[in-house]
Amino acid sequence: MFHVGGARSALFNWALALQQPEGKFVLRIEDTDAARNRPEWTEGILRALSALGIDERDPHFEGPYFQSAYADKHREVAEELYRKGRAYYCDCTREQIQERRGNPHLGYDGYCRDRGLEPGPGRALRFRVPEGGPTVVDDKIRGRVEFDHSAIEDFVIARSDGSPLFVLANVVDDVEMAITHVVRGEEHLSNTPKQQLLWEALGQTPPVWAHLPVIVNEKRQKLSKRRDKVALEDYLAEGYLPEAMVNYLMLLGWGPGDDREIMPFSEMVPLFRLEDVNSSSAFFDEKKLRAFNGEYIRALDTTEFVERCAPWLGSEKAPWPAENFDAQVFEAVAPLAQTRISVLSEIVSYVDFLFLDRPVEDEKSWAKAMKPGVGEEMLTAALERFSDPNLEWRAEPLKAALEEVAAAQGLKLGKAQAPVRVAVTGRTVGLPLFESLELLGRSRVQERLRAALEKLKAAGE
RNA sequence: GCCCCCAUCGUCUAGUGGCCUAGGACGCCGCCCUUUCAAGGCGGUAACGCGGGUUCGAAUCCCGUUGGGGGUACCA
Repeated sequence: MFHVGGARSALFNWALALQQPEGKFVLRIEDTDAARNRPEWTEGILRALSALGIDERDPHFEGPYFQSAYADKHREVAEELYRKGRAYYCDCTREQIQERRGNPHLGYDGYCRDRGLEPGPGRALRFRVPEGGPTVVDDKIRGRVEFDHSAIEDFVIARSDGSPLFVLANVVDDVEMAITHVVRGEEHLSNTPKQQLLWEALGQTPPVWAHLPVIVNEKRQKLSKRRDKVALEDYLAEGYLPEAMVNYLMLLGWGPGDDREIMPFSEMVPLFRLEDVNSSSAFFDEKKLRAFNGEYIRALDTTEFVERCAPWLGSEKAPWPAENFDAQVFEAVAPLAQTRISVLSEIVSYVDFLFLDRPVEDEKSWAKAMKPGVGEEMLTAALERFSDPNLEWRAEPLKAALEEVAAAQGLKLGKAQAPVRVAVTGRTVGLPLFESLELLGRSRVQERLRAALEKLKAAGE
């Protein structure tokens, strides 16, 4: 599962990397907590990134790296910090700390800071936060953020089993990989002074920091997979075009500076600046995403549109038997469908009547269109008129024919077409009727009109 | 509890001391087009949370407050 929030962060990083010829987007899997990582998940990440246009074969891409592979270096650095007196061993247990502090919110109190404990079993390594301060984090998005040292406890950098924690491992890897910019979610902002102190303790210049606003749900809470639809894959599976999603995500917290919204990623890249990213959280609005997606669908050329619909037309997902599907028929209606759907998965309900033996029977549509008496009269008259062997089976003559029938009933075409549409397609909503009739063919239309009439008669008894 | 961040129409945003009693888009409402539904065209509705201050002048700077979010683990 690839979170849309991560997708947004990745895109911002990718835009930055593309701005320089030597710019690199570094993918590092931070897997020091083995229980939370699986190799298959990496493949999923790469696939999702690829869907966004972040291709691991691109020269601007580096990785994937696995943090666990650099464990020796992490330990080495931990030892170095200890030797230099920048870290010390601590044997406090969580329970002891809480007991001393009398409040679970209050963290470590510095108890072991000057006890001079030697390394040994059951002892974690803590970073010795320097006196003085404050530590100033210059964030590209938020500006200058100060953290008083009194609020930064001597934090653990290596567990009692010797394995280093993220807070240290991340810094060591960033130093080794010569990372210049750290662009990540704002949940890391509070960790940043700790990491900056580590950078400095290692004698290195910290990177450019940029903490992106969180993406929130309608309650303005951070998007969470437990309560929200967060998986990029789910959106793509539903028929959101990757390029629409990319466009939409890029504008969550950033804008090009003018009023344009629909624009390709390639045009955004030269305009993108971290300084222009908003610091406030942004709501992931699926309605607006749909509107973007609709724009992108309509902008496809017909051939491309047909190709993009293919996954929904195949035998696995489609409600009709495979042998019923006629690619030529679909191509004929594709342009008509293209302006009517906002998400590719919707294509099925617009064209299913063409490939099913029997149209679906949408109850609401039937109730709406088949008014007592009128529906039956219309269908009877239409069936009769459509049975005329001299009637040319093309949209234009069919329209004219139905107009005649309507006029004879004292109706406008708008009212008259509803019963016919529902009889033939199963729904009140759909593609232009006469083109549909043309493609279905005379005998199938007649058959469906008859079936609908029978259904109405049966219901009337 | 403590620490940190954030606050322009319902939503995403433009705005960075005067051109803004605030622009665009989505949504919503209406009209046109019209074979349904769409698409398209035109119009409408709708915001600077609140209170101080600085200034000739503040959405824009400062302070407070209210509300929202993140962090607070020998998680990442």
